[in-house]
Amino acid sequence: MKPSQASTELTPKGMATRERIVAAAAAEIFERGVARTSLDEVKAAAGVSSSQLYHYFADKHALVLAVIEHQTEAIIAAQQPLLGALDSLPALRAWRDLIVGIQTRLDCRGGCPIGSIGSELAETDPEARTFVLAGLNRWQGAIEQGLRTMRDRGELRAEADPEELALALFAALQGGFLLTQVERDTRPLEVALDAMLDHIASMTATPAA
Amino acid sequence: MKPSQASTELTPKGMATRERIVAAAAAEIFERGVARTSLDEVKAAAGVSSSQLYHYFADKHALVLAVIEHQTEAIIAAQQPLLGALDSLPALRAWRDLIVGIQTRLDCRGGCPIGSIGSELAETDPEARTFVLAGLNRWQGAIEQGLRTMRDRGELRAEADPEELALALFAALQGGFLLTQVERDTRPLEVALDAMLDHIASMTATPAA
DNA sequence: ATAAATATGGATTATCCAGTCCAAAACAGT
DNA sequence: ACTGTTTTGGACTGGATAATCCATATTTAT
Repeated sequence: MKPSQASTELTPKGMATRERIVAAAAAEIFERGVARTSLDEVKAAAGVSSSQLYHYFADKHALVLAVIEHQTEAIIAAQQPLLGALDSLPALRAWRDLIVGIQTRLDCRGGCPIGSIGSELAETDPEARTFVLAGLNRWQGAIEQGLRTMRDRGELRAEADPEELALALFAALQGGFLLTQVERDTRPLEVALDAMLDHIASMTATPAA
Repeated sequence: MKPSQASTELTPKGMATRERIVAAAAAEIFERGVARTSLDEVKAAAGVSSSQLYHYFADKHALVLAVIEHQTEAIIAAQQPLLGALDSLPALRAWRDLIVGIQTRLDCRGGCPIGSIGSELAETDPEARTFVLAGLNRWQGAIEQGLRTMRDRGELRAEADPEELALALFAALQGGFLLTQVERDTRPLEVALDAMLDHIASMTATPAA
């Protein structure tokens, strides 16, 4: 009766249908944005009817929230196992290459799957803003965790603040996504990440450069 | 007869009306995005009728292009005279403070006036993407110009690439805008810019740090 | 097997909104 | 003043689309 809940009161079949809807909506939103994604398109892509869509989601807004969560999980999963152990300069460089590779494969399209949604909805949908923030924080937190490990190990100087460095690196990532999307070239992403990684490298105990 | 042209064949009165429409649309788009901005709202805010709007713009798309140009000019103008002479570390730091101050005054709302539009339209409106790219490049070019002057003066080491540094700094700026908008806190913008400025400072001939 | 809950089909509605149309008014040049 | 151009008013249309509704099928539990 309460369709907004995610897991309970759903048979396996129902859960599968729900997932199909979310996945279809996520794909559509990724390449067209929230406002330009019509529920008719989502229904067609997922192969469901109106009543199914509204059985699992109260309205478009609720579906968008589910999409944000879905994309957050997808991002975290796509970057494992690297993202779980960003605790050395080589690991950070490898992670950089992974992200650049993904964007290359996407032809620089779409930008950040949740950042784009955040940008579109931040001023008009407070709840969506909160969900995007939670997703971004999980991502950023993984980076911070790695840097913290580096510092605890003595690879980063004691004065280096893992939280600040992670935030700065993450901002460079997001800006790189945007510029890469608008320019249709991965270079902004590469240059931004490299610059921030160099900055982090300069704070290592035994500077490589 | 050709309403897409900007300046010619318009009486002063006509130009004023056109500007009123663009300004109203720009304000609305800044805080709601393109798709969520209805032309009815624009008409009401500008105090014009349908025939006026369509007299000066072929369609919504054409109006959006004019808004992108308008916002580009506004950004450049708002950052003068600092933006025109970013040729020293103190100047760069002052510029950082100016931008952070602007976002503070805006309560962290809206993000980058053209970057947000780019994010929303990059995949669905190629022409808008091009216009946004042109605007971003003008902005980024001003930064690059300052860094180039620094290098020519010997304040930056010869190996430092002004174009790369400007691109990296600009990406940090855009990412900072986005995170600041989603978090409703200027800290991401501050941290991202400071980190990139520190990185630039580390490439000066006589390192201050 | 039967009843209750869950899942699905698809037509329908009510609203919003981009864009059109037919004028009329204001203005410019002569 | 006269004529053509520019500017303006505002009703109207066609289409898209989020959301509703009622009926039917399928599954689950006892």
